[in-house]
Amino acid sequence: MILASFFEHNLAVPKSGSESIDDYLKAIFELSGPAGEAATSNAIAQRLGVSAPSVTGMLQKLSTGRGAFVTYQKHHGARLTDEGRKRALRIIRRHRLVELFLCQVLGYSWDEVHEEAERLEHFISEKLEDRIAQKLGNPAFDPHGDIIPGKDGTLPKRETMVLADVPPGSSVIVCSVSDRDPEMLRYLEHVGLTPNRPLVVIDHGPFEGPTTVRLHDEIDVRALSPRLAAAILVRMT
Amino acid sequence: MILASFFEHNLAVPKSGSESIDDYLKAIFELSGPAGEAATSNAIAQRLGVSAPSVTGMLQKLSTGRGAFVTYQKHHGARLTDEGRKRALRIIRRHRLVELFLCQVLGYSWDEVHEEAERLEHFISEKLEDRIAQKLGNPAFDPHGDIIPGKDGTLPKRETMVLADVPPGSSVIVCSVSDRDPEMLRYLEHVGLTPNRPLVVIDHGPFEGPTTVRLHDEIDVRALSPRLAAAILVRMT
DNA sequence: GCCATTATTTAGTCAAGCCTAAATTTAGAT
DNA sequence: ATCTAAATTTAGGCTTGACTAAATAATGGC
Repeated sequence: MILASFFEHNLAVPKSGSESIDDYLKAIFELSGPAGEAATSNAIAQRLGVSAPSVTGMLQKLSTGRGAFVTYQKHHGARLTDEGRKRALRIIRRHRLVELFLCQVLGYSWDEVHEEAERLEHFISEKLEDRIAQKLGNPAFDPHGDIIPGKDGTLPKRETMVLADVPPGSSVIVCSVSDRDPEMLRYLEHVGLTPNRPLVVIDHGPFEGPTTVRLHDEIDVRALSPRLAAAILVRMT
Repeated sequence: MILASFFEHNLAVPKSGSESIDDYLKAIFELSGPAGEAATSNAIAQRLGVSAPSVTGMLQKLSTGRGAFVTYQKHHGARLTDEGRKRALRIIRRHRLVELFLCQVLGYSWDEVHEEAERLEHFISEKLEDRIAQKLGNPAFDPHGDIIPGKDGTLPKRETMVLADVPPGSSVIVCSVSDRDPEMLRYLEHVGLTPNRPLVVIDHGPFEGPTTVRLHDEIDVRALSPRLAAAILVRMT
């Protein structure tokens, strides 16, 4: 009797409540970059739209006890543990699978999917994750060209550069574009800057000037603001 | 400046947090029955798996202020307002659309979908709701035979009876079965008690005995426990 | 019509996650 | 080497939605 009600309670509790944790882990992952630097409190706060003290509190929570998701040293930011990285990649996998699913199965356009996926990623069961992946044929890339992590927490590396950093004269291919700004995505689609598109980088204007590129099969060049040129990842060819 | 941070707050807050409200409204709707009787605190508590005091607290919250979702009188249970009913039906619509979508598009079986839909129903945007409905061809019924409410909060009435209450000798057609117990659903599918199936009710055993039915095209009869016979809705033919 | 049982509400806590204001630490410039 | 500005953490609160224990209202039996 007592046991029964004990269980009923403690099983009912975790209704929701790990969404915040997911969001923090994702933010730390994305801020850490390929080299895995520590993510600072402020950077996390800004990315998540919460106050810095909230971040400190959460980092303390996430870093305590065995099975911690992050390592954290006061005033020196946070890094993901293996556990944390795995969990972050799992959420990112779900996010990207959902994005692709919405595009391919429900006719969403690539600028509409991020917001929806950002909400849904937290509530996709393992079974649903598997069915979606299966329906899509275990895809490797999402609609914005980002690699979909494996179920095991694998994320294949790609040799990419930010377009803004590519030396003038280089021929490159667009790998991926940031998925966070719908308006930017609509513009990029409009001008043809989509994944797998070949480009030649003409030059970078001085004083935070535009990056000028020529699309492979076009005559005109495009001048891209620094913000745009920073949102596009390419690989050299 | 002040306004900006004010909004940032109050827009950021409702991250999640209406799931509970949704659940209460759904519970009240389902407990109210077709006649719209008041749902008692205890009944709500039992259905939602929370304590009775939690229910009282929530009912007080839901019934205060203009735009309240329920009317509530101490010791006399709660009824949905028009607002509340509309919102409940909207959630139920999403629940049932998701159930059908999972079956038809992702190959779920009818016993797997309830749990998944119960979670997802809270996070389906209006756009997603529309796309799913469109993809499915604006379906009228979910996999368990329940009517999918309209987007406008409409729920067509059907003349149905609980199988347990049907007079012996009647010919009936299965309208719907309860979606909440996967094991029961697997059994019902196994014995062929699925929506649109014609039956003849043989009799009801005494002392909470079984309800005996004959499936239209079968020779054998089936004896159904009271719990089963209460979980099946039929219409007379 | 009264009483015991049951249903329901009040009172007081708690945990999560967020906030602001006030320390404190770090780091860059002199 | 110091000092100021920026980054970060501590301290203290708020809200939501849950809980338990205790009080009160409703109800069915006599």
